Amino acid sequence: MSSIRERNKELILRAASEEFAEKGFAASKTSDIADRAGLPKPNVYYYFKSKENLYREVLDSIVEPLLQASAPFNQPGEPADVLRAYIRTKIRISREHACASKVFASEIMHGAPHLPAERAAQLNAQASHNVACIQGWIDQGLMAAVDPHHLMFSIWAATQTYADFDWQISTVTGKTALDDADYEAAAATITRMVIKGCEVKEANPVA
Amino acid sequence: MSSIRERNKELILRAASEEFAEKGFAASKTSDIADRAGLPKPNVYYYFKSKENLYREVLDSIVEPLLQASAPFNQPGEPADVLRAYIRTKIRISREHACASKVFASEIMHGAPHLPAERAAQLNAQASHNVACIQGWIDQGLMAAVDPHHLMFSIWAATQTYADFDWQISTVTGKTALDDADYEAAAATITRMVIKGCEVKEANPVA
DNA sequence: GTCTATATTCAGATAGAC
DNA sequence: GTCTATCTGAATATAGAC
Repeated sequence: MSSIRERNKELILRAASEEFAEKGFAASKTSDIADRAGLPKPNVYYYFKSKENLYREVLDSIVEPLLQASAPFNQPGEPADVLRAYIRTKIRISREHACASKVFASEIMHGAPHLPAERAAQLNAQASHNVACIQGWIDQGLMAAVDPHHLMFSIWAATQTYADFDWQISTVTGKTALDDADYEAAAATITRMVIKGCEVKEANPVA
Repeated sequence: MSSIRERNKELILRAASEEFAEKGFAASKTSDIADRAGLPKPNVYYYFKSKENLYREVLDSIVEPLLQASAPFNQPGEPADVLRAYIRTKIRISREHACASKVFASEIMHGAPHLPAERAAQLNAQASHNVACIQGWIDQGLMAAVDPHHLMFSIWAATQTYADFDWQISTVTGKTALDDADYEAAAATITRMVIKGCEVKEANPVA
């Protein structure tokens, strides 16, 4: 039975996500990760072989969710519905996977030195697809002729900022943590700017 | 004469900005900073006393520009003009101070452990002022009733993303560096989403 | 499978010659 | 003011007892 093994690996992974998110890769100590997981330090090496290996597993844990966030772009749908769903999903990910999300952001910010080329290629291919999709809508006259790359960069930035810069968000709003209503308001604000700002046509006008 | 001193300090500061931006504080080595500056390592300690001190100076070099970016909010003006100027200035800063900007982002992302409380307070006060300003416009019916905090978070995120996540931007666009036209397109896209998306009234409709 | 005690590496910092 | 040579501490990683 490997239930102890699985349980311990899970404990360490969770602790590592939190530690790497708070301090960054280089500033994190494996001893602190072990302490946080409530396990002795050698266990970290026993299960993950090295600090860098452990980091890569944390990093990898966010790639799949990030790719799945683009699901709305992979099935036919109204532009407005696709964009709304995309924004909501991105915000949900930045909330549910806050730590891994931050680790990913830090990794990208420093040039993605640990992100496997294959992973980078997958994410890039999906991004290109999304851009092409938006360009298609523009060509069909379904939305204003904005630059699809910059639109996507803005959506990424605005949705990820809640995980990446939570300290700033907390400081400015004066809240220690955002609640459901706050995330709802964030999604509504971003959605509004995208839909109205880019004049995305609605088949069944609601808003 | 201290011209040598000033020159060396400047060389080290520039090298440190680049190094910290690329690798982050913990992963940066003072020996690499010295090499990049073309000076021997002890000079770094001679002029800056410690690695952390040097880091703080780099961090501090971006705070003043960031505060000045809010200048449009500190003088009376049409909401649309203020927002347009603000977005352009934020983008300009993220371009002109790309390294320090990234160092600042990384610092904030990890909970601002090195940012002096006084600096944090200054930035926070300015942010609160901007939010109040936007709320005032909403109350006067000059723009739609969006959440001013979330609007500001989106503007921050969208404008800073060009410095912070330049690797991603380069990878997705396939360009090694963005040119004037790219930054112009970025500013136009973000401005459009803010002005149109939030239905900001124009005294002299142009767009 | 668990953990103490230790080896090894490496980077921050400095003493002291020039 | 400049830089070689070195100290020191800390963190990754492991050997080996239990």
